[in-house]
Amino acid sequence: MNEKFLKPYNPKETEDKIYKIWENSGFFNPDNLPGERKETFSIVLPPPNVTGTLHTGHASMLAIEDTIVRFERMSGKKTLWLPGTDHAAIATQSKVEKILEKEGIKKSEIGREEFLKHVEKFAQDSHDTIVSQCKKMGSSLDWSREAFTLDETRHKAVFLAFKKMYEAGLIYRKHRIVNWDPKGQTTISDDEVIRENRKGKMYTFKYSHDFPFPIATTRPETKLGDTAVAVHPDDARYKEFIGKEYSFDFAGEPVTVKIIGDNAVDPEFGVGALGVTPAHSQIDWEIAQRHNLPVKQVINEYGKLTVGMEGVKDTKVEVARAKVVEWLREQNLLIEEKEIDQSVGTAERTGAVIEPLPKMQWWIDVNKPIKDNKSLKDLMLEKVKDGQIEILPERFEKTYFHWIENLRDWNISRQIWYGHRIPAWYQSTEDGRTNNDEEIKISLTSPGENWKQDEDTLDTWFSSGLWTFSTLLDPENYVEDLKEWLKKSPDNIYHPTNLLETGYDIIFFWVARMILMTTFLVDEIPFKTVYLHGLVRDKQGRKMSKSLGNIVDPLDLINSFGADALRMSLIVGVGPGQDNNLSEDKVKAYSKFANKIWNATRFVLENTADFDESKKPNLESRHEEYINEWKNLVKEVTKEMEEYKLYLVGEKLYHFFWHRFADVIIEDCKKDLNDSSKYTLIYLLKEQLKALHPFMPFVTEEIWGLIHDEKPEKLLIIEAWPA
RNA sequence: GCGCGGUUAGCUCAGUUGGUAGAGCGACUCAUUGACGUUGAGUAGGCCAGGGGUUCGAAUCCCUUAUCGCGCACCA
Repeated sequence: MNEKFLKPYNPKETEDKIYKIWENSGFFNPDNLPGERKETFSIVLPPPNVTGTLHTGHASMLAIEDTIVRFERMSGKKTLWLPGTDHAAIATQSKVEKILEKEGIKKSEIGREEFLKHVEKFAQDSHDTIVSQCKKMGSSLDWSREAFTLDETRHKAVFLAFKKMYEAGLIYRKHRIVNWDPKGQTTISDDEVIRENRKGKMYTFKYSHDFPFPIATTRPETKLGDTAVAVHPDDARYKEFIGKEYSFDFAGEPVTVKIIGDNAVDPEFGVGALGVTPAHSQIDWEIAQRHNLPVKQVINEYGKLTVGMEGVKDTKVEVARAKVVEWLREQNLLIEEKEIDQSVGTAERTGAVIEPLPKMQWWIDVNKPIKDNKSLKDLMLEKVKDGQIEILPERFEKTYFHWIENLRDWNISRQIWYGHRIPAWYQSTEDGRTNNDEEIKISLTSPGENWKQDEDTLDTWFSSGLWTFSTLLDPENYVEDLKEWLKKSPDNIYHPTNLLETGYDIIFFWVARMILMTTFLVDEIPFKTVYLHGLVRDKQGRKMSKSLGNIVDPLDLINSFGADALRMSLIVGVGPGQDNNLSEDKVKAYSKFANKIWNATRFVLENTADFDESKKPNLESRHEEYINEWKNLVKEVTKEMEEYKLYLVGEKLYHFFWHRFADVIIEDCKKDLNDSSKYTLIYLLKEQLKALHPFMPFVTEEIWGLIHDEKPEKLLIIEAWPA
């Protein structure tokens, strides 16, 4: 017996060494797997953002995916788990901006090219950290296929995707209301707007003493940009005024409004009359479109008023609001001031209050009928409704449907530098974005002299949406059509992927977008099953956050307890969609389990050293029963693994090893160490090592090596799953 | 406002076609340094949130109330 067993199991001295053995074996790459493997199994790693380091959520993702991947590999499938990272556009750029600011460097001063160099350096460092952390977790990722959402192959894929969607009329450029982030100085999509419930004030007032009735608003400062007042067409109170026009001075700005009737106005709400501000409100913009109203912008990109009396003009909206209210009061126009609960849109990344502004932007049309009169929305719905894609837990399918039904066109252009630059070219010499009538060419490279590329970059989720297939594209076989390119790439055997495992918080951002993009672009579903894991919370069930100071670094836990223990604590008892309250005690408990396996092995090896297990003795009936009990458990857990119920399997294997094998079977065999006992012990130990391997790969591989004198051809990672 | 979940032992949660309430941790009692950075055996502890219904039978299915959480939302 190896003298290592004289000491307790030491994950620190074991894990890095074992990972290197696996890497050198080449078995992470499905091309190197032994035996004939007809069936494939594939997962693409949800690419972590290159914004820093991995958190417990990532650890959870890696633990779940690696466990599934190892199971499938042991089950004889040609198994690919493909790694990569996400450039994360806005998130990365804003992080680097902050860092540079601390060093006294402003991005406007150093310019686009120089700034991007800083971002790329940062992204590279983050990438390296992420890769090393993935390895620490034991992830059996095929590093030879690693991809990046912003590398050359993915850049070509993004271009082809953009081109195809543009040609199909699904991507269009239009001037309309966007979610403007005044702090980030960019537009963001509807999904990136976080609604916050806040206390606000509703003001009821008259524009002027000559105006016939009052209106109500929470944003009096925007009323300088009003061009109409909308009432319900059947509202008896206001019917007689419809069609009339009024002009007056409002806080130093001449305003002309027309009274219009529109069904969107709820006569029950407020006073039943709505001041229409087309340039600064989504709903007002739509009303304005219906009634051909002029659009008058009075707030700029910095969230400041551009018109009005002194104290209003050139001040931020909050200040201007107070000033306008003060003016109303002085003029005796203010009728009521009421505190209300309102939901305020804020930017996901910067926290700034969103300012709706009209802007020329790129959009994806989700309602336009394409094939068979179906829209992108229909495609997204259909694939899940007809069961081609299954979402776990099932209840998220309802959430998914609900989201799609409310989905509006997706704003994909961003006014930031880091990302895929929009492959649209204009002939204008000045900023091409301001002129809607010019010719547009979609091209990867400049179409010729005097052509200028659009300054904007794409929403990061545009490139992530291609991830399941863009990662499989062969750079050597580039074809100017995504579907053909994929077909010509040898790795297309891995598409559609079997499983997408990710957090439920990005079901809309990512899962839905992947279904949309992949279905349209390559005519395949991106994955068959979606497994959504929950949030990792602290012991008390609180969200981990910087301000609470309760963030746990997975690396610290690995250092203290080993990666196997951390993996188990992230898997056992945590079903899909369920949040996990992670405590150090839980991790500690599983580190004890690793040691329990270690010690049980020592006992078995000590007492079976002289035994030749290849000769199966006649078994005593109770030994036979133990083995049958195990085989029944294997049947049960194999089925559960196939159904991705690993949270149950982990617990059952743990329970069997400790409370059946160690507590009962070993104790029983100990009493009479005959050949039947010895066979039973060594057989059950080995079979359990195989079954536990996907969950606790390090300790099981280490023991396996010690049992087999570390012969390289006897790696547990490629042993067959017990039958 | 619309939608989705949860409510089971002190704590965290299982409970998959409805059939006599489960695990882990914690608590308590005893044993144990003999594979064990100890471990083992055992004990206590639950009107399965409340109410109503379907059923021979409900933690499980339906309705309803309460409560907590989450998602979505252009209510001025």
